[in-house]
Amino acid sequence: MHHSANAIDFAELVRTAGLRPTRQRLSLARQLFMNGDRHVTAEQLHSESLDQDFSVSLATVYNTLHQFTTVGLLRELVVDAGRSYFDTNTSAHHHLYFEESGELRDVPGDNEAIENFLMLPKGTEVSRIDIIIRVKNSDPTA
Amino acid sequence: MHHSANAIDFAELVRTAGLRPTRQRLSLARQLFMNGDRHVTAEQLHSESLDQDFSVSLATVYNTLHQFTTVGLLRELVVDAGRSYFDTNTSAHHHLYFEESGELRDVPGDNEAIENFLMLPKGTEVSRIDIIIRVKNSDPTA
DNA sequence: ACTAATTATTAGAATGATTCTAATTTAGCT
DNA sequence: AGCTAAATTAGAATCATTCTAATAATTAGT
Repeated sequence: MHHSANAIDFAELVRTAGLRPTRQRLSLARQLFMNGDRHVTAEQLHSESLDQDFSVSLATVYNTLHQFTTVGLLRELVVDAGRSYFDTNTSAHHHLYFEESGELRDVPGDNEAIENFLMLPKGTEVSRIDIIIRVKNSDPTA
Repeated sequence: MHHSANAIDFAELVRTAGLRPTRQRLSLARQLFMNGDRHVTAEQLHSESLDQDFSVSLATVYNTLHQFTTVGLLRELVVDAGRSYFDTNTSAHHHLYFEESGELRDVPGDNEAIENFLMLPKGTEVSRIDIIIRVKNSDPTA
């Protein structure tokens, strides 16, 4: 079932990012980008790797997540003080954070226009806009 | 020059929040609310206190910031993974974060309407919306 | 005021995420 | 194969924050 044909060439992906396609980076890239959008923490990705009998050090997971972020393959999100999430969807979009479950999800639909309503001081060069909508409870499965 | 007449009654403020007006809380409240809007970290507030020869423990600074946040006197903001800022302006507004200097500033003007453009899933009960615009360099004194 | 009961403050230890360090291994080239 | 630069690693170090359990201050009742 997972011998899908939509082969992403991870070696190519990593090399294009200017990084050597090492065993660790390839494996992490596969985990991150194989199955659509994800929001992961370093710890999550690390333990997921170990579960799949692929041993990587936590330091390498951090290094790789930051490198991928720097080259634009990932986007870093700060939700709580204390931990970072990495989002495989790097396009302009916003986030819904379920405070109780800790789940992070994209806001569906086209919300890019929001940014046009912001009245910013002249001369500001925006590097990134983060919109996080914190949701009390609600049904995260809905 | 600091014998100003716009006396905020800090004891009253703290008591109204359901907290005992202790020496520490009064002093911290004064620092926070005496001179208009502020964005501070716990460490900042702590060292500022010590500079003014008012000794408080860091634990108390944290306790107080969280208590004030809980009762709605402050709003907590997460900008980097790693540290929290506390904003004395609790009304709906957004933030400009100067990545290089680490300065945090309110977005001027009326930007409340932005929230109306968000298309949220039905049934979501929003507890808070944080919009943080990260600015590359620009002149933070402008 | 005095006392008791509750609530705050404190120093320092503990935690948890992240980063650093210095040593070892691997990738890419000739 | 052999060389060099880059990557990985385990574990130590760091930093903000929270916890702990002991001491001190505040309040309410008398």
